[in-house]
Order: sequence, then structure tokens, then C-alpha cells
Amino acid sequence: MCIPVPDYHPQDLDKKWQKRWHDGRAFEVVEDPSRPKFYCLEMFAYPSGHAHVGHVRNYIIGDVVARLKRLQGFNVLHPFGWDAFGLPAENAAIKSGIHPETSTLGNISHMKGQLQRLGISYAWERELATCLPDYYRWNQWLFIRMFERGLAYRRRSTVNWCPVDNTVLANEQVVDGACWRCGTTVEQKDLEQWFFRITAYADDLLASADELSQWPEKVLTMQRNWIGRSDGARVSFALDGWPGAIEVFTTRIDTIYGATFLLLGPEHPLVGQFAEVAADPKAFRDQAARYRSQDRAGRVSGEVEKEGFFTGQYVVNPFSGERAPVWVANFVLGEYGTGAVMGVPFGDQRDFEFARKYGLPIRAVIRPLDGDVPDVGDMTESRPDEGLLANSGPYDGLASAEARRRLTAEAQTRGIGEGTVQYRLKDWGISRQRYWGTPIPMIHCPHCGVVAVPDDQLPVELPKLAQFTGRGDSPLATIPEFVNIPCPTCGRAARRETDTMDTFVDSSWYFYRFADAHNDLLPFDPAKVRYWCPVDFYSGGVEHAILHLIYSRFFARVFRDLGMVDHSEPFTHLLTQGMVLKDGNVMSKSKGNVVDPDTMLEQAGADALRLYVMSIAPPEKEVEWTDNGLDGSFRWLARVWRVAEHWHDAAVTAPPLDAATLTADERALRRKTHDTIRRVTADLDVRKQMNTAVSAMIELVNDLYPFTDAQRSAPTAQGAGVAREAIESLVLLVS
RNA sequence: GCCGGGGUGGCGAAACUGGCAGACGCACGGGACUUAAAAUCCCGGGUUCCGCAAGGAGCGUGUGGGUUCGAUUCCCACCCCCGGCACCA
Repeated sequence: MCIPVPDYHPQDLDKKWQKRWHDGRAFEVVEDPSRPKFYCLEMFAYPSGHAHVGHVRNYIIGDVVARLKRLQGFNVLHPFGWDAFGLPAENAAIKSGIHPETSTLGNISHMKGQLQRLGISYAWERELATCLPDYYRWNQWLFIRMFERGLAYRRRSTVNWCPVDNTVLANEQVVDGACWRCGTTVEQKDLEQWFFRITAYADDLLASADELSQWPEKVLTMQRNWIGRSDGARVSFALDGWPGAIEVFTTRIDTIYGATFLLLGPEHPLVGQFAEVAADPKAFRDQAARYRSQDRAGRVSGEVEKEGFFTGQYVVNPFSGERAPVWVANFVLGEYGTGAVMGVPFGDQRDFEFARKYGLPIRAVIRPLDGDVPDVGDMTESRPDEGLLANSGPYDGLASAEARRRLTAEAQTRGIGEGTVQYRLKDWGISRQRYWGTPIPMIHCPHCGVVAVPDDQLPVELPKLAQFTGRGDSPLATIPEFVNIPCPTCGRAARRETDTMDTFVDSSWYFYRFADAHNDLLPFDPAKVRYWCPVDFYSGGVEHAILHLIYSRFFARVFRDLGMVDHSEPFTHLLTQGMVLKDGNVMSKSKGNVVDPDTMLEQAGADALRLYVMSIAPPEKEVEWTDNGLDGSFRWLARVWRVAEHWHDAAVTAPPLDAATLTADERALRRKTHDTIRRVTADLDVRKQMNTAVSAMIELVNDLYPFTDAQRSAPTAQGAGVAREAIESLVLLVS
């Protein structure tokens, strides 16, 4: 068949339609209770300067869903904004002297142009940037609400410190002992810090993870690991010859008769006291100090030889009544549980190795259901399996689970312990000693203590800073006009808090702000959020699985408990899009392997680029970028254009279809048309598998060509009608 | 070690509920059109063997078993790759 080459000039089409969408405000929406709503959101962007293909993939995925849902009759909210605070802009300012505000706003403007040229259907009137006071004032407002409820609090603590970025990092921002952003090994530092009490929601966050049926299992697993719930018991071992007791946390109280020693972490408060009565207090203290530093290094390197030393003190096993020596061990973590553990070499591999190394006794306290009590002399490793209790006094013969219940109950009755739940999750440290972030709206008064800035004085605006030196702490502390302020309570001289908030605070609730982006009385009108939220479809990179996505779930609960939202889970369906790699690496400016979409837009137009990116692989899958297929997508669009142009005149005058008089060829094409509609709809809507939707559409065109050719030599009355139906359907599916 | 995901042509991939493995695309080869090229259109292709050919036979979805009339799909055992967590008591 020879269909003449059409004038397919996508660049002109892009301009024409993008102008029409812009002028007609085509994607703006308002609440409309008469229509079902659909909130489609892609993770907003850090304005680094240029959108690369990796970002673009995410926005296209979201746009496909948004456009599908509009065609299906939903009232679709599809907004975009900018996660505009953050270190890169401040670090650039230190190098170049350009103020972060200037560079950030410039970057936003450039990237917005790129997204518009891609034809992403955003409701731009709701655009927000977190670095603007009309956004970050609500961070401050919410901080104060959390402060009032004890969810934001200040304490001195050991924190993760990045010496390159010169700031504190949250636990979630430390990856393999290094800064998540710059990769520098994290140091420990003692600082007064603001924390958000995310641990208050640990169980809530964990329990409802089970209900997130439309989240990837991978993400839920990561969050469960991160929260790290352990069910166990706290039990006190009375000190022998000292007042008081040492409390331990254990998940295996059923093995307590096998606790032949007790281990303190080097950070444990009793370590200092025991040192004073030791034979050589200095050696005692030095050794403990060595363990404390070792632990940090050990977590990074992974391998540290287990070692410890005897304190000279004993405790009494509350169940067996036996005296057990107290040791300090380098592998016991000060910050987890009570910082002390009972040593059960029979059931715990670390304790086993420790006991073997130092000749401590091992007692077998569990026997298998179908076997005898093991001979400890034969053991080469611990036996953590559950079974029936042995050598455990009155508890002998009980199954492990039952024994745990009885022993815990007994401990409680005797007032020496209780069942408890331990989490690995820690409170979220949000103070940052940097400039380019939300000022923490607190005032330190020598007389009144820590006082919140009154609501009517919000926002605490970020002052202009002339010089970026990168030296010292908290740049805001160098601005006397900012720091010095009368106390709002007593009126006497006081000082502002000079730390700023972690930028993850900004991103933890922005999806609510989109529902009511210009509210200047509240972060959002609860009625509007009730209409739009939760977000029905959320897509973004899996790298946020335990940062942004757990913080956002936390904030949803805070807003819920403030009575402002009526759901707990902010994102119903989560799609974690696979990264786009170039030469096996993540694209980044520093690696110099960024693929810029603008060149491809100029070459092939927005439709070809979008179609190609969607056709490479399913959206969750990581892909290696090659330019190879882009031409193919362009060629296919030209084929669509060509066949549509060929049929245009005949189609507009074709009579209505009469199903009874169709030829076999016509029936086949008709069947293909409707099958394609079914497949594309299921692929986009249900399976979220854009690549096979593209394949299905290509197949329809592949059938349309020979049909067109056959009709050229032997046209039928119904042919144009069947072709029209196919082409109209196709165009709709493509759109 | 624990948890999650995966392993299918030269490449990206598809196979939705156990039913013709490799749809669709990229790259490639052949042909038509053209003075020629580009573009376009048509055809071809997992692999081995037999055949001049049309065609035929065998093997084939990480490996080894199993269930079944039938297995990429279900079951058992194992290997490898990717991601997450990890001295958490």
C-alpha cells in the first residue's frame, strides 16, 4: 500500500494544543459533589534546574492516569509544585554567591516550561513552592499545634551530624552510616534538637500498613522493617549488694532460666557507677569509652569483634534465683530497649559466642518437641528455635509461647516486669543548622523558657542573608535583627530559635495544600480536603519508601487528630516508578549523564517522547535509557496520522454502520477495534501497564493498513464507517 | 542471616484464569518504489538437524525433580541477579 507522506509536524501541534490548554485553563478544577473525584499526584520536584528523563517518566505516568480518568468522567485534580527548600541551593550560594531564592525561583521557572512543553495536564493555578512564606507559614502553624500537643519537643541528644553539609540528619537520612545526600560518613554530636514524636504513631503506622492493599509489597516491607516492632517483656534483675535493679528487654522471656549473665551496653548509666568501685576505675572507663566509639564505626563497617569485660557486680535472676555476673559488652546498643540484655547463650547466637569466648556457663532451657534436651557441650551454635521448656523450674514442659504468657504474667504480679512492645523507630529530629528552610517558630526566653510565636505573628519570615560562608552553625544566628526579640509572654529580651526545619516537613503535607492552595486562614479548608483526599493515585521514586512516605503517613495522622482530615492513609494507590538509568547509573548532574528532554521534544515532539517512555517497560521497572526507540514512536504516530488523513474525507460522509451487512474483513477490523478498547482500558486503568497498552494500539494500526489497502481496490459501502470507528477509537485511546 | 522482587530471542519486552511461548517495538536481513538515496510500503527471523525448495523432525522460558491430557504459569529442592533491613536482644 502506498499512502502518501503526511505533513506530520508535531512541534507545531504541540504549540497549538499547549496554547489552547493554557488559554482555556483546560485542567483547572473546582469541587463538584455531583461528580466522582479523582486525585492524581506525582511526587513534586526539587527544582534542581533541569528536568531529566527520569523525572519526566514519572510525570508522564501520572499524566496518562489523569487523562484517562478525565475521559472516564471523573473530576480530576492533577496539580504540581516545588519542593523548593534544601541544601543544594544553599551550597551553590556558598560557591557562587547567588542567593538561594534567586536560583530556586529561576530553576522553577525553567522546569515549569519543560513540563509545559511536555504537555503534562497540570492544574497550574494550584502550583506551590515550599520556599514561599504563604506555604511555609503553615509548617510553622502546624509545628506550634504539634508543640501544644507534645508532638514537637526539644531535648538534648546524640544526633547524626554530617560534617560536609554542616547539619543534623534524621535517622531516616543516614544510609549505611553515611549522609543520604553527600555520602559523607556521619558523625555523632550532642545537640539540643527539636523532635517530632512519630513514635507515638508507631503502632498505628504499622497496623494500617496491612490495609494499604494498593501499595507495593516492597514499600510496606521496608516500612515495617523500619518501624521494627518487637513484642516482648521488660524484666528487672535485682542488683546483688546494691540498691535497685537492672531492667532488660527480651522477646524470649521463656528462656530466662538460661540467663547465666547480664550484659550492659557501654552507654548504660550504671557503667559509670560500677567504674567507681572497680579495681582500676580508669581502665574500666577507658574500655567502656572505646566500645562507645567502636559501636559507631562498627555500624558502618558491619564487622566488629564481640567483646566485653566483667564489671565485678552481680544480679539475681528473678526466676531461677541464681546470681549472674554483669558484663559490659560492645554489641549491646545503648539506645535500643533498656540498653541492657539478659545473656542467654543457649538461645541467642551473640550470647553464645560471648559465653564461649569468656567461659561463661550455658544452660539448655528448650528442648525440641520431638527430642531430648540438647547437650550444651556438643553445641556449636545457639538453638533459638521454640519448643518445650526444660531446666526451668515450675515451667518445665510448657510450650515456648505459653511459657512467655505465664512468665510475663508472673513478672507483672511480682512487680518486676511487664509485657511491652519495643520499636526500632525513633523520633524524627527535624532541626537543621542551615539557612534555606522554614524557620522554627519558637522563642527562647530566659524567664519563660521555650515559647511559641503567637499565631498572629506568623509567618516568621526567613530574613535575607547577604553572605553565605558555609562556616559555623545556623546562619540565622548571625542576624541580630532576626535573633533578638521580646518574649511574647513576658516582654523581656529573648532569642529566636535559629535552626530551620528539615525539608521533609515541607513535603509531608503538600498534597493537602493542593486541595486548597491559596487559603490564607488555614493550611487548608477541611471541607475541600474531604472532597479531594485521600490521593487516589500517587507515583514517585521508590527512594522515598521510608522517608517521605512514612513522614506523610505520620502527618496525616496528626491532621486527623487535629480534626482536619477524616482519613488516616493519605495515598490510596501508590506506584513506585522505576529509575531511568544511563550507562548503568542514576542520572545526575554530577555524573554528567543527564538526558535532557528538550532535545527530544525538538526532534520528535511531545507525543513521540511520551509514547516512547511509556512503551519501554512497565512503569515500576528500572530501565536503561537508549535513544533508539524514539524514532519508532515518531514513525508510528506518523502512521496514525497517515491513515487518518487517508480516510478523513470518506469517513465524514460514511453512512451509519449496519452490523448485519459487514464483510468478513470489516467484522474482523471491528472486532479488533473493540478488543483494543478493552485491552487499553484494562492496561491503563487496572493494571497500570502502559507498555502493553501501547502495543495494543500499534496492533490496531497494523490491522488498519491492510484493511485500507484492500478497501482501495474493492471499496464497500460500510468500509469507511468501520475505518472511521477504528480511527476515532484509536485517537481517543492515544489521547 | 531475614524480608521483598526477579531470571523468557541480538536488545526492550508480552503471554491477564494452567491452553499455539516470544505479541508489540528496537536493531538486523530481503523485496517493492526510485536514475539513486532517504522516506514509505511489503516480507522474514528462538535454536539445532534434514531438504535445492515447499516443507519436515528435535530441543527450547535459570537448574533438577513432581502434578497434569497440557506448565513461562501450580508444587518441592536448588542456583544466580537486583533492592531493602541487619549486633534491635
